[in-house]
Amino acid sequence: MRTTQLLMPTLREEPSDTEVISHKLLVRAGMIRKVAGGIYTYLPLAFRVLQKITQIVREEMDKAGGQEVGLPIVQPRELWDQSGRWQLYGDEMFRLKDRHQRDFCLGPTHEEVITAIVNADVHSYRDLPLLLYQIQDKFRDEIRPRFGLMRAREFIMKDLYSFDVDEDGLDISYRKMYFAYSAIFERLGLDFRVVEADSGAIGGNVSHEFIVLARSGESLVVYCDQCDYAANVEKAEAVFEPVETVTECPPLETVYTPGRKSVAEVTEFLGVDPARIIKTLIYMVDDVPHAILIRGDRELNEVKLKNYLQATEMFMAPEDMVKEITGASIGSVGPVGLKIKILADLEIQGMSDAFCGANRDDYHLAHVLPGRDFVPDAYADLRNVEAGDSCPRCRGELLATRGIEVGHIFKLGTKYSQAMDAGFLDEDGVKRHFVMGCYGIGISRVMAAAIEQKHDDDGIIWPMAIAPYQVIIVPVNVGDEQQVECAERLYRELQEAGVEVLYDDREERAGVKFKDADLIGIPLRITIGPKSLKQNKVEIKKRWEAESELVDQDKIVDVVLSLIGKA
RNA sequence: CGGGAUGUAGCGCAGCUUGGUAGCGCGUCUGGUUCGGGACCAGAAGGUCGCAGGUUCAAAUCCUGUCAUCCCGACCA
Repeated sequence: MRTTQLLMPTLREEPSDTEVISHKLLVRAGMIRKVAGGIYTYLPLAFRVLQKITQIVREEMDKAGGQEVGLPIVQPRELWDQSGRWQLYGDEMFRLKDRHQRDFCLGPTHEEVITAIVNADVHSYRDLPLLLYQIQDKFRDEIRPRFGLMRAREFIMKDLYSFDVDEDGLDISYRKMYFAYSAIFERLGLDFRVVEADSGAIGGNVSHEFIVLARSGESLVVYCDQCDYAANVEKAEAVFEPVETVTECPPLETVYTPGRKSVAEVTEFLGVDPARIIKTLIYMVDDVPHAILIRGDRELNEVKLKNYLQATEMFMAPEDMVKEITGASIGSVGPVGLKIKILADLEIQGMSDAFCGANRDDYHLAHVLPGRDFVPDAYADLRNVEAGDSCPRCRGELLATRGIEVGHIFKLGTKYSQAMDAGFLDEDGVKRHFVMGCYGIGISRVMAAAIEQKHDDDGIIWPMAIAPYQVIIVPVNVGDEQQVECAERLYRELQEAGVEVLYDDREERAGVKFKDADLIGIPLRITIGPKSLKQNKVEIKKRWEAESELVDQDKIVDVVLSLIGKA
């Protein structure tokens, strides 16, 4: 491709309305343009990257026994009523009506359609297992679309659904996908980690996330330095290591703490360690107030709390509600004498001679002993794991890192097949429900994640496997016939050798072309200039290295082929 | 949905406090000189100042409403 013919509107200046680096660079590199909030046009360079990612995903899905299908984006309400999710999905589902006022939605996911299809046309255990996938646009009316393609409302996703006769079958399908996903991210050339995950609203019990490591990532994951345990902090189990029980704890005492509310203020005022504070949070859980206790230096994990209580709706009580329930302001609340449900993190049971709010403004209690001064209704693992904690598997040390969730695999079981009464006849002629799994990869998010992970001050550094073009040829001066002649010849030879090559034939100064080449992140750059040309050589520069090297003109094709792994 | 900010030429911005017929840089077009990391000179095109009301002799500027975008909080591939 010649750059004079390519729609590649690069920008010198940073767009003002972008925050994250991938968004900035996608816009600056002339790859995407915004059409509306969270909705983007993919320009040619971006489209090629997406095609490459798609192709790798497709190949690995096919290799694992998947069959590609096309599913509708616009879906009728009836389908979603069958699973009950027309009600449950909430505002994130983009709903619309047709001319007859019938309800439809833009598919945020495709469990319902696929289950209906399979139920209609698959009747026997002989037809199972079945792995069906699609790579298409999905639409979620995000509360707040942000970060460009990282959290768009319209996005490209691959999802595969597995249908098996039983749990053993599901295990096999799940494992296939686990390995296929690992192969995909390996091929994409990205640093990633597989972590145990919370399965959230989609349901099911076993779930893994594929995380592309990047400092800017929204997901926090922990992993063990000794074994292969790795988990999203939402899911990561906290290990409770009991300390020897303290038998001596002086009786309760009320202390005056004027105006001290936060843990930081109270500990500073009293001169004690935050780990000796019992932090009390009031939550409304399905309209029932709960007091949640957690050590002062820890963070509550709302996902764990929600799962433990099997809550559907849950939120932190606002100031006035807290006052009504406890008689005190936020920051002066404590479990002693509290008449509502009390749920305590595991660590609370190991505490003694602790401090907590007195349920009276400006006062705290000292010498608090759980079990003596109050008895929680239950102890549970409710806190966020932190770097330095013990590994729940092997007691090694947990390390933390940030990343971007690009893939998520779930065992669904019979959640949807039961709801929609979708099943097959087994060997004995008995009707049974499909045992399902679902496996997603955010294709457009992968593109953004790759940039988040691989860029420098000059622009994108595409991994070879997903670069829009593998090589860019830059003649320093298109006014020089020799250079043009050489560039044209190499352009032809590389194309004939099957290399994806971009030829910058614009009448621009060298600096402009170098800047653009770096910005759009082409892995290899061949520079044709007067100095090297005199020696019958050209320069080749790897985007990820600072120095370039001289190569004989008649060897350049072989050198390129070996660098892109084709030789 | 709550809190904050911003809408002026394709992009980045100034002008608004103190109303008076819209400006800068980059990009674009023409001609010329240049040519190895975002050149220089000369000329040119391009804007109903987000939209709708209002105040005023006069509104980008003041007032009201509205829409959009971005950031921070509750959701997720």
